[in-house]
Amino acid sequence: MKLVIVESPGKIKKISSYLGNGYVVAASFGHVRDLPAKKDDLPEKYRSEPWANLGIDVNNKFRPYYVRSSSKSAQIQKLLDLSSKATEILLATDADREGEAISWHLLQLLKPKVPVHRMVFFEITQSAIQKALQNLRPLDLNLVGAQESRRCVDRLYGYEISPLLWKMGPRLSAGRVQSVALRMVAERELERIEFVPTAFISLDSLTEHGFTARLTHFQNQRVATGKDFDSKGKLRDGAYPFSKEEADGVAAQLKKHPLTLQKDEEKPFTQKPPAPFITSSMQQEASRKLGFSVKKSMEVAQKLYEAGYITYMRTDSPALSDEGTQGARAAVGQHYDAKLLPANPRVYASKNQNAQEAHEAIRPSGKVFRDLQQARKDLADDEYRLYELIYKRTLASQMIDAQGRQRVLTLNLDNHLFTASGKTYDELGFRTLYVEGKDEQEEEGEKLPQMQVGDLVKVKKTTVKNNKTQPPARYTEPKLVQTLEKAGIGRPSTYASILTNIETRGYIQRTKNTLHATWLGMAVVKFLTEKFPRFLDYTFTAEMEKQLDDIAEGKRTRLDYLTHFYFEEGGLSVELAAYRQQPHTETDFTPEILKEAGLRIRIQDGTPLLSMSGKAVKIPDSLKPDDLTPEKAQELLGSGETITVAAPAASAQKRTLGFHEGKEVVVGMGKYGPYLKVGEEFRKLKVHASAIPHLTLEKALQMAEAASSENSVLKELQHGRGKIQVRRNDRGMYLASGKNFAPLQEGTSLDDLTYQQASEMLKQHQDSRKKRA
DNA sequence: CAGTGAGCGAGCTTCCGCTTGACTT
Repeated sequence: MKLVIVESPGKIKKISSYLGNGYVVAASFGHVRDLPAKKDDLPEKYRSEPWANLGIDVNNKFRPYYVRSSSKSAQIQKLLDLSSKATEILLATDADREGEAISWHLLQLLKPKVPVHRMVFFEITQSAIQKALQNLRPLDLNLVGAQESRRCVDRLYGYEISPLLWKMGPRLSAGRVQSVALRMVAERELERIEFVPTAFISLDSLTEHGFTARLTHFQNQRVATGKDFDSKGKLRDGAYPFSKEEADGVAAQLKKHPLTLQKDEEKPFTQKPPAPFITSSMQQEASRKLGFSVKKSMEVAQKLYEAGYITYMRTDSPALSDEGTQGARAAVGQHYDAKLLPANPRVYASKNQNAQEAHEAIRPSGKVFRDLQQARKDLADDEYRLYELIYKRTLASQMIDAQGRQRVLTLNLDNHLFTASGKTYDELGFRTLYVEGKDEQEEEGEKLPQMQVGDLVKVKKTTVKNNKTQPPARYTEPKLVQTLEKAGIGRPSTYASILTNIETRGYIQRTKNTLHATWLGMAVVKFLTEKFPRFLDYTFTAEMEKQLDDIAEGKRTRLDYLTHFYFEEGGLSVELAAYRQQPHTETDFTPEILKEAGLRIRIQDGTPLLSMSGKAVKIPDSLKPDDLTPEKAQELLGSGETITVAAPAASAQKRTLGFHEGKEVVVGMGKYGPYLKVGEEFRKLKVHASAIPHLTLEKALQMAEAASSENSVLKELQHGRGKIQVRRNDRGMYLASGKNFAPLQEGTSLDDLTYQQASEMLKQHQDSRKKRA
């Protein structure tokens, strides 16, 4: 028996049918081993190692320690049983970096004594599977090395930077993907906060022919529209700030005089159909047309996949297999119109360099697509609607271009120019079936009549409108996914969980489908971009991918790249050390507009507080940062429940004061009193517990310095097993022996002091205390 | 005045990417 291992159990049935007798197909259910999530997941002998928390011994060639994924234990056991009976093992995990790594981990886990080969295919058809069987190869260890590098970068990045955020609030996190995704949302919110809206005027005329013409030039000067103002409300060069008075003047003129048609231009255009769906474009369209969230799209698609209706839904390749192309063309011919098919099939390739393309596009599965009537009968409503979208998109992708003409009319009155534009389709092509981004085929532009240049056009009604420039729109879920995808950040299997993650951490909130950053999210972004700019750069992942490609091609070693990433100049550990050297100042992320009003926002225990001259209130969760104007802030400060700013309420809690000579300085309350911890070293601190919250770094260091001159042992007197110390503290010199103490006159000559004398003094002191008691 | 002094000092949170069910509400 030959054992074939794939990732997804959904593939087992079909592959088995193509392989026939003598083969058993089983699934790994994804990755089977990973770095330990916490040190307790390691075998006991490693738990006290300095690298135990990271799971990577960075000083020993970045050696990773892998543990079995506990949730997969039943499946792993099954694979172990099967592999012990197998005569040969074929590792048929996905044909990408992660798939190669899964195969390698399986090999480490199963330790088979029989021959092992890697088997690769890009579609599940009889011919593709047979071809794969004839082209078996060994594991590509360079590709495995690239994956392991990626894993190490993510672990080191996430586990080294996240703890820095725990001063802001518990359980906060940073990561290569999530922090950049958050940065996008947070920066958009900040743009909106700092946006200065500006008023501008527009003028539209409804003509006797029923089309509307818009004023573009006033006395031959181009009228400013919303696009002519920058985010601060400044007018760009070349645009004319058209006023209400001028608009009313033009409107009055139009009541008396007609417009003259000055130009009638027509340009032909063609439109190509959109490419077949990949994960991100499917999410986008399911959101726009069906109102699905990213999560819901994936859940519904999973059901369609399991029901055998569609190909795999987590893909970054828009390419159709031969089977898919033929299926789409056949369906167009059968259910629509063979005239809509181009002579040659259309071929699609990913525009994204980081795409791994282990799967084909998302399309109806099989050689013969299940038609919509059949689907209607078999599927639940949501599933049908998504299937219909996928079906039409796939068919449209194989249809001919749409063709038409774009017409623009220019009309004139006294050098005031107006334009009206319209589109006419001569060939709808793929648009008969599918139009991207729209529910139905909408009219684009006006219906324009046939006219001659020089014709007069009467205006029936003129509308003067007061407009306001709009701040940049917030991201929607799929828009953020698409932006990430274009930047090569994240993978199809993770898009939905990226959103869930930054939401459950309280970094962003969603209302319907639009996303906005919370104050916590904005604070985290400000901190990270200020302290670790290189790691928050939008191109960081793309750069990493280049290096991973080099590793995969054998041009660079894993060790070389990780050393660069971690140890070399600008590397993570270097930047972390530099951060720890800095005077530990709190990052102020209060937007300028609020700061100018004397307001301050800070995060305390994960909660955003608004403060002004010592008074502070909690900012309600429901208030979007964009909506916190200085006026709203005053209202909150007036009404809200006042709380103490930076109140280290539990005075016994330890607190970082800052950094001294590269060592973290922490003040805390021990069982027997306050202490200062400088690096790993403890120092006694003589303050009342209530004073701890008010300690500054300088003051605490001074006090510790003073305390360290205390209690120095000046002399030790030994006699047999007895020992008496002469010590000094801030009150003076004293003798100490066990729990007995006695003061010593200042200026006593220590050189001459004998054990016997000291012992006598201690005894007398105890006697005199007893008497008094 | 009475009576210090030294000792002690928590451990946790976290990453990305690949797969499905097994859970609860």
